[in-house]
Amino acid sequence: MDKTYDPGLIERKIYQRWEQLGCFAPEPGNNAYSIALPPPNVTGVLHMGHAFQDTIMDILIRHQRMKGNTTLWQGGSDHAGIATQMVVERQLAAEGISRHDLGRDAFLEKVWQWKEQSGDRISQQLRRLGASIDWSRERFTMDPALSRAVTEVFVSLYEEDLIYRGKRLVNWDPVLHTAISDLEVVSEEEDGHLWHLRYPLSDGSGHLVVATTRPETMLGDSAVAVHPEDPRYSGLVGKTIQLPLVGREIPIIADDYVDPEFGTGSLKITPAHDFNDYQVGLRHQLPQINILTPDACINDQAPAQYRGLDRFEARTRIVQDLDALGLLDSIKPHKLMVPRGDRSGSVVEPYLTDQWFVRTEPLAKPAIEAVERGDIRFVPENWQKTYFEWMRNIEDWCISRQIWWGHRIPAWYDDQGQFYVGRDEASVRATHQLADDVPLRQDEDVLDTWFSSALWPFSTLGWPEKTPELATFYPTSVLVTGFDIIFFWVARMVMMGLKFTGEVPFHEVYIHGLVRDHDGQKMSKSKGNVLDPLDLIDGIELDQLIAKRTAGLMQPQMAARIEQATRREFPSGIPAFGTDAMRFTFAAQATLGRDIRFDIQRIEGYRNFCTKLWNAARYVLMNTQDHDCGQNNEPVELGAPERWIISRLQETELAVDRAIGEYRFDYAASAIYEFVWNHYCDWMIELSKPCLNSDGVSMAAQRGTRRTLVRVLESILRLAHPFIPFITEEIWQQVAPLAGKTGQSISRQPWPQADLDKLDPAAVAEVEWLKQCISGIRNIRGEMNIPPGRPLTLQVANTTAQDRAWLAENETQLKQLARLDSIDLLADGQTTPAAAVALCGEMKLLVPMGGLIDKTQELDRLQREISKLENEINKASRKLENPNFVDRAPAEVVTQERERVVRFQSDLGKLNEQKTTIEAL
RNA sequence: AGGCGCGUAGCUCAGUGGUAGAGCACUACCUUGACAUGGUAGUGGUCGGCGGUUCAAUCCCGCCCGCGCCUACCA
Repeated sequence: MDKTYDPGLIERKIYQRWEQLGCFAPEPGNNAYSIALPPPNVTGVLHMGHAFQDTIMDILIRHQRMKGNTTLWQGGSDHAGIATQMVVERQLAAEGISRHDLGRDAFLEKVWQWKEQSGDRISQQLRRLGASIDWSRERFTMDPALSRAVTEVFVSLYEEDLIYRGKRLVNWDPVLHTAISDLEVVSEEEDGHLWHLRYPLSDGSGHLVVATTRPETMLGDSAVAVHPEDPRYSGLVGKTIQLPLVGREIPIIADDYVDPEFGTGSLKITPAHDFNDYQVGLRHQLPQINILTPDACINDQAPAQYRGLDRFEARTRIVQDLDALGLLDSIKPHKLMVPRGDRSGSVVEPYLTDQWFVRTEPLAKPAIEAVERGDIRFVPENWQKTYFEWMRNIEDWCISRQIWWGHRIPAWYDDQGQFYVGRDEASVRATHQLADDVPLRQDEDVLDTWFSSALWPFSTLGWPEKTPELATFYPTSVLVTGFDIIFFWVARMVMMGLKFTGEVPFHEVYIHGLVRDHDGQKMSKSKGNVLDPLDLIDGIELDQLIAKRTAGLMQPQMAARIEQATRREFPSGIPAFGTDAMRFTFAAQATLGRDIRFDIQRIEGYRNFCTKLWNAARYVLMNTQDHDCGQNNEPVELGAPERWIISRLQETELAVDRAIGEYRFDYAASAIYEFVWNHYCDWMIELSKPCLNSDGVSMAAQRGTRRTLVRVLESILRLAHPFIPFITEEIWQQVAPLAGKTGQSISRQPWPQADLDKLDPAAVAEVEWLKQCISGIRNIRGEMNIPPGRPLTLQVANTTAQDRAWLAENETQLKQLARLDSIDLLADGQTTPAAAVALCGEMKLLVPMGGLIDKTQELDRLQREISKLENEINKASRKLENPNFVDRAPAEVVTQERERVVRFQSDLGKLNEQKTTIEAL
């Protein structure tokens, strides 16, 4: 092995080999386990959220695969209707071409070309993460088979009256010229104004003042509403208003939707341009007057002077004109929620159009029940509240989009505007007995991308065909996703899965937190605080990082600030940490919280952990290659350290397995970290040195040590493989033969199973005793500033038979690890010299002061220990003096407390004795 | 407005009705043959505040303070 661990050198070649060997395809096994990858957007690039989420899925998948289950990680991507269309349109725009210049078919041709060239970028990036996706089964939502599933679902839902077409108010994106669903609208508070307008009564008896944040919509007003019980307006209901600028006569109506407390208590009603007014309009049979074009310009329904004006320009003009007429009462600053399209960023208009909708309520009911029944379990459980909250207040889902890229709606229109829904034109003609010469044209619109994504868990497995894959892998085992798309996706998959397969799409939903930057801020391009997972893996120079973060900003003036912040946070760029270090960091940070603050120091720590593992492996190989390690079952003798580390390994295996089962990847990561660093490296390797380097140790004992070093290391590699797949594979290739293992890849090796028979309390007690002795002596050395290299003489007093046996057994280890030149056993009653003392049970470990140790320093140290003990004794005694505690606390707690006092007092006595001796010097 | 969550060491975060933990940072010493991306030892916390329940509260309950997120509407 190379002297230094260099992840860049090993990772790519290992992944290629895994793929060549077909390590990720499901193999026959005990049980089926499957995960459907939440399909990344085909235009997407890998971000920290993906990296985190995919690490978790890969841990689960590799764990199950090693357990010998038939394991499938189904991958692929979605076609991202609007996003992809925008990408290609932007490319065309650079050539001065619009999609309309090309026409629909030629444009779609271009989109497919783009997809072939650039659409697999994210799949390539996923490989860098080590994601063990079965690429041979990669799917795309626009694949013919998946498109067929979409058609099938659409037609079935339509036939059951769960899809309908109608003129409804929808969220309209005037830049993209399409409807979008509620979930694609992002509302944020912005500064605006509240205009108070005077609306004259038709009978000339005065006016009503209405308040509005959008004065331009007055062109479409069809009533003014007041609260039915509002005494200020009781006489006015039934009268009419002469609508200014327009001249239309509109009624004053009473509706309890109006809040009398707000504004003036009278409200203009614009049914075609406001969701609430729309409802009011329906209740009162008001006309719906659409005054906007699809571009959100004023249309021909409005008076001539406003036609063609942009909505915001119209607003200014209308306010001016009203003011000129003396009808502007006041303007007040006002904060309001402004809805914007999540793709275009433009202000969304409520807009009256013909659209297709899914009737969600009948689908939501079984989806709610599935979670109530426990057929689907959320982890952490609390997220089911969010799910219920949304499902119980669900609105119909607008699924049509006025774009070209996507699944075209399978509906055909004749010249009379009558439409027919069917699987294709031929079947429509057949079903409805339409002759071949009746002209039919297909609906121009396509479906919301999420419509096809909602089918993902079963469409990728071949549905509607009854494939063996579907039978084996559906329902999938778990869905791993962020809480931000519970509504978008989780809820819709459950509805569709239940409806079309009769089964839930997954049994568990693991909801993870969102990766944020070091300050807890959401990572975003506009803030300039994004980290690219590949930059953490490969490293990046500061200048390049700044260039990346400041390129193509929507607000170029932010560049300077972003550069400054980047220079502050990464003064020398980002070093290459490698994939494994990043994955281990994600695992360690995968707690149940909602935010994951990504800290560069954390990944640095785990890179060091990988280095530690690397170096430990080098030590083991140096001491075992070309040595007898008992591969052929030659007789071995296992000492306490060997039996101790094997015992600890079983505990660790149990802990890691349980933690993964509970989705506590943080626990699993720390169990591995602790075992490798604090047990294996700090003690096992150190304790092996005296055995392997001393003369006079039996062959069987040395063989036992070597065999243990190798076998435990090999187990560590398998245990850690799901978390850090590359480094474990690289090392395993060398270590496996020494451990008598064969196989092409660690990824197909059996998962380490704890063997409870190998738990060894006696060995644990002995080694813990040994560690306590060594630590006690090291503590004296450290506190007394005795150079580490200086050998010490140790005297041991007050020993039990057990102590003496263990002293004899571990003399070499003790001497070497504590750097002792001799150990003198003092007989009972023999006077102890002035010495620094450490306690190990009843036994006293004494380092004679002779010239080495400063009297006051040692007295200080003793006093600190004594104070600590006295403090504990006080606390515990006070408890025990309280009759309520003794009577009412559980007996074992009381006993424990008594034992603590006894132990502390014994220690205290010894320390005080020592103090007296030293003071007397 | 409703819902959810958070506040524990300098930082990032675990945690439990009964002795407060980890990593990083910090201090001192150390280039000993796996590893200075390291070793050894050490410093550091009225667990946001106030009450309540309890023999016992960082943990359970209530209120308050501070912070965050989500959903839905106020023209």
